[in-house]
Amino acid sequence: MADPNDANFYNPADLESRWQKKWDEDGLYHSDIDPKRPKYYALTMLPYPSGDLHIGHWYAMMPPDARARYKRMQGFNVLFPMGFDSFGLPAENAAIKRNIHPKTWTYANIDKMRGQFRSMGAMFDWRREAVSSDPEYYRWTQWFFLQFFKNNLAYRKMSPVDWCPNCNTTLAREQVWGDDRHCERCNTPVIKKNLEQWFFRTTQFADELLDYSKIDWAERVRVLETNWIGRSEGALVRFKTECGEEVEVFTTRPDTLWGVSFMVLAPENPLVNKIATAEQKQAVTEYVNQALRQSDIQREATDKEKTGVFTGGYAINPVSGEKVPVWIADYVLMTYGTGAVMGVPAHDQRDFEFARKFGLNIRVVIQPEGLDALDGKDLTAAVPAYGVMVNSGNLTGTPADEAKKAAIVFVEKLGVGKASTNFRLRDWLISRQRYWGAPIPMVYCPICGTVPEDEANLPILLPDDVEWKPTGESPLKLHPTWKDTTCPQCGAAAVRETDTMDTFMCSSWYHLRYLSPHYAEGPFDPKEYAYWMPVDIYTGGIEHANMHLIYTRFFHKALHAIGILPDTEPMIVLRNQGMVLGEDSEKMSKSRGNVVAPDKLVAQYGADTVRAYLMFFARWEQGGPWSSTGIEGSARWMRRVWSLFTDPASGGKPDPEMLQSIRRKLHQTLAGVTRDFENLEFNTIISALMELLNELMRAKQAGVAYTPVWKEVLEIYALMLAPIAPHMAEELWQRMGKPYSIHQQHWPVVDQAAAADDMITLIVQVNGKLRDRISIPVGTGDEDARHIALASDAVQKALEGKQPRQVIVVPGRLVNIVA
RNA sequence: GCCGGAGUGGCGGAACUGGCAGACGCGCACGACUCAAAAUCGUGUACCCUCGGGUAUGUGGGUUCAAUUCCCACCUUCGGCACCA
Repeated sequence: MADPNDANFYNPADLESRWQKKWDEDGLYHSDIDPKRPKYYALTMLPYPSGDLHIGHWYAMMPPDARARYKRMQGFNVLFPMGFDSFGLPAENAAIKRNIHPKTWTYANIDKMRGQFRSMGAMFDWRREAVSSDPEYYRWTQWFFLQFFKNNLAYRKMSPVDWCPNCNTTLAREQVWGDDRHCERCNTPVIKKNLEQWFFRTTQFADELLDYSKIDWAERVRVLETNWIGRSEGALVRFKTECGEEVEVFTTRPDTLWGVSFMVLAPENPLVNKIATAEQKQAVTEYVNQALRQSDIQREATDKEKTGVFTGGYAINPVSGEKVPVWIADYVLMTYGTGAVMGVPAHDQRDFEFARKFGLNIRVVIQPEGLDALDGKDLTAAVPAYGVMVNSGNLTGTPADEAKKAAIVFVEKLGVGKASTNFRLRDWLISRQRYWGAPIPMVYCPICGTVPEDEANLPILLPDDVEWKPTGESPLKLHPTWKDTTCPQCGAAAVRETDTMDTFMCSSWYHLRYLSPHYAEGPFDPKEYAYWMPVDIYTGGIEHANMHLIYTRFFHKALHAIGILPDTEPMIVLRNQGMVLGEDSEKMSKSRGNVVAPDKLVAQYGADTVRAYLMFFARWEQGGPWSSTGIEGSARWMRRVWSLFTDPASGGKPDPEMLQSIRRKLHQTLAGVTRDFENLEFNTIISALMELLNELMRAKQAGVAYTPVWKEVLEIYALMLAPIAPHMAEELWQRMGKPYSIHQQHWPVVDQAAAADDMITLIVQVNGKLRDRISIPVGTGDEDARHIALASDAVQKALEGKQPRQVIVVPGRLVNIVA
């Protein structure tokens, strides 16, 4: 039986490469505008061209490929493109290590990966490939930058920014991770530097980014992003100081305003110098210097004891007229709110610790319901709960549910404050001091100042001849001539911006470039946009929740505001796959030695088996550990499917009841597989097909194979297999004498009548415990079911002569007898 | 500390709307085929048991005729945020 020369032997290596070649030649997976068919844009996150596809890429791409194929069979005109996010640091690091040009390294990797992609049997339309480091691509990345600049959505400012000392570049706030504040790429803890950098006004769209009402995005992503954006509602309140300067604070608890017993400024706050008195100046300066020397990690450690210094100055509480001391302390951050807070020690734990440490007054102004009357002197911790206002002037007695609003109305009436909303989200820092990225198309002119490059001059090409050793300065700055240019406005000698753009800029709009990757009149062809956009389903890793996924939505919202895009959302549905772990249930890594290499698996089992196993082994959105014995099960299934179609069947008399039951199982399975494909529940698709196969294998030995039903069975089985194992399905389809290609066939339609059960198993319980199962016809009435159940011997025995007190009948399912 | 997810056999995992817990697969055991092995096929496989049954979905409560599913508290674990006013 296992003779490789036998035409009936399953030989994936042979048939997979054969069909891949044919599909390629025939352009089977080309997607072109077709107004007669509904479109479906299925998008999977594009990879960085590291040079090797790992099993994680397969997991991210193959189940979505199967679903895209299924959608196509359903009659949709499906666009399922692929490309490369090919700018970025690893190319430079490889160049430094091996002395290869980053461009050479990148494009060699892309070539290799295209070949690997082909071996997957995916339906990518390669004519639509987009490569972000191609000048015809980054020309438009630069063009988008200019649109942002011209519409005041890009700006340059000097500020303390996160710097990765290993990558030698600044990072966006989103790229700094964890409690040690490390670089997302290389895990090195970042440091702060004061630098002039380019930013995008992402914060301007914070509220819009929080609105998910028009899109169906995975809940966990929405939660992560909502936390990240960090909206809080409150009020801005201005306090006058004795020196004449005003200090504005943001508070979420305006109801506690009468409890202010001090104020605190961030050490970096420019007001510090003005408010500090001569006697305190030295102490203040010392504290500020010490705070600036500390790293963020030291400074922001929450378990650290509070420190601070009195400025000598006083502020006036605008609601009570009371004089309160102004302090500086490093627990107040310059980067959030106004860089100053009002100290309400009775109702804020941080303020409480500060007040206790420095002997400041603690006054209770909120009395939560159900607690004994509070007294500041006795408190051991702050009481943040809401409650009735006390000791609060004419607002005393205001109940909890009105207190906040009433306080805001009050400060508005006094003209010292207003309602306000604050976000944790920061503007997106996009400058990078590295070579392998799109140059920022700006020019610094001694006469005109900061000037955007002419759109006609795009792309501003990256020079090939650079020294890319990392110095902390952009390699473009060190190039002898590249930065020299003339001012686009006045023609004077000027210099270019030498930083390049964050690669997240490139990936914020690649889904638009796929529409028309060689279009020269704009970033995308509007005709293609009108037909294909928005993306119907977007899939990828969840690690991008607070980076790429926020940025790409920002792009759409900003470009919509400018009038370039008609939509405010790029992707309607978002789903995220889990991670394939090593066999030891740990994250795969070279150092652990638990890495699974897909190329080897394809050589050993064929792509179809790898695809099937990736769909089967875990819930796709959850992921799980790889199993090298587990994949044997999928390989076995493939071989059994093969033999179902190709091995001779035994004869015999077909039993009509069996034929009916086979058709029922077939159409029930089809209904389940269809539903599961819609819901991306890939693992149960495979198990349903395995279950059906098991039944078919038995039927085949019972004479069913020589009936018309068997033809229907094989046809539908092959069609259901087509999205999962495209090569084998095509081969079997051909051997059945069906017209090429199976991938152009329509998804089979469920025969509801055939799928309907005629008998059901009635579950009979006594006091909730299973006592009997009785087969009864579908449609048996509740009364009949009740009688049948009560007549059961097992029930009578379990009742032990007791009378049923209650009988619950769930139609078509179950009878529960309570005695 | 705050926010969110997850805890089901030896293992990966099923269970659509509160209604048969453990589908499907791996592993294991036994059997068939074989000189033998591999492959393949078949049978069995949660736990306990006095063979009547009994107990089981992280733990403890609750709601219900009925809970893996709903509610409350807790434990473990994973992820995110964290002196964000």
